[in-house]
Amino acid sequence: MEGNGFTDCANPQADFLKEILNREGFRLTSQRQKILALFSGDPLAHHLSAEEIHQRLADQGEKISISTVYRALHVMVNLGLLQELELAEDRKYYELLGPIMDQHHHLVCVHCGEVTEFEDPRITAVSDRETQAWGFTRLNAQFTVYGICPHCQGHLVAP
Amino acid sequence: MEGNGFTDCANPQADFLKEILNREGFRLTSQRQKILALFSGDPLAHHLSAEEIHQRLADQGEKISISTVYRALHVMVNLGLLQELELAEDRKYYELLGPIMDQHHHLVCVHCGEVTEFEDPRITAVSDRETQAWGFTRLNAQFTVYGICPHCQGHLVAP
DNA sequence: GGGGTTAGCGAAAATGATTTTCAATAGCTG
DNA sequence: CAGCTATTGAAAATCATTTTCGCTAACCCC
Ligand SMILES: [Mn+2]
Ligand SMILES: [Mn+2]
Ligand SMILES: [Zn+2]
Ligand SMILES: [Zn+2]
Repeated sequence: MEGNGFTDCANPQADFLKEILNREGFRLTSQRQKILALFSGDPLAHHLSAEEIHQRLADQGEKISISTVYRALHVMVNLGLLQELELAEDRKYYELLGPIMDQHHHLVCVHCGEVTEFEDPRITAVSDRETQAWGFTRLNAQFTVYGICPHCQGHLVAP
Repeated sequence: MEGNGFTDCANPQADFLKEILNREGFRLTSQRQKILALFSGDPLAHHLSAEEIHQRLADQGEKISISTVYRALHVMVNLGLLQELELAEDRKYYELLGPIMDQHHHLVCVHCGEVTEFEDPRITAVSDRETQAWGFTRLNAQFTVYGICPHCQGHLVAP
């Protein structure tokens, strides 16, 4: 009577995703749309783990299996839509990649986990130079600097 | 009758390690010495995973518990003796860090796992600049470029 | 628009690297 | 050497991620 909200209607975001998926033999599913929408919907909430994505979707009433979340993330990383990040120790984080978000890197506080982003053309220059020098096909590069943030520096000294 | 081969005798490597460990309240143990010796012993075999370390030690007759290997790795990373690397998807790799091995970075083939090392002063310059700009205490930085090596590029086309 | 083909989904079980538990042992300090 | 406690080994526990499998829904073609 009202559909799933994703059936054919003219949705630019969906058309874009369908185009990219179908080109590689993948299918456009409502689950994949919802996950991608989560990233593009809230620019402040990038750096999401699979579990966080699952939880946020659940909070907004979208029940998607956690295994589907993992599968969708892998597909999108392979398609170059998302980037996988190794910020914390245990889980992996994902963020929007490509034309939307410029290439950038991360400064992580190993104490509280705070993440700061930065850009520097030198990083791109170096990764280009090295991939060419060794004859590699460049996929992506990740530059992560670990340290202790100003706030945590105070909370660490003396007993 | 012959000791464990590590008791007090004048071993420069051991003295160095003991110094660093004791300074932080840690103890010099034969297990820690053996693990560190594995890295400094064979410069060709850096980039070792916990399991590989455990196996190599077993091969040379040193039975060390896998949990001890993990614990020793963490201690040494915190002391700045080793660096933890995220090269492959699943496990973590470790390599000697500090005065012995210059700061360097990695180019990884996502297809066969081949790892190439390279250096570039610009990377260090950027990480210094960013940590200072944000008031962080710099611990370490990791720059990893992912791509497909020349060899694998041939094996990927057509059915 | 419907039918056949097959990618993708959910739920639950499996996997596997890493961590924790706990009693026994071994560094270190005085 | 004695006492204190960090460290170890072995086994169990964690827990993020993956796999299995029967079922559903995209996509392609007429
Ligand atoms: Mn980011
Ligand atoms: Mn290296
Ligand atoms: Zn912090
Ligand atoms: Zn390769």
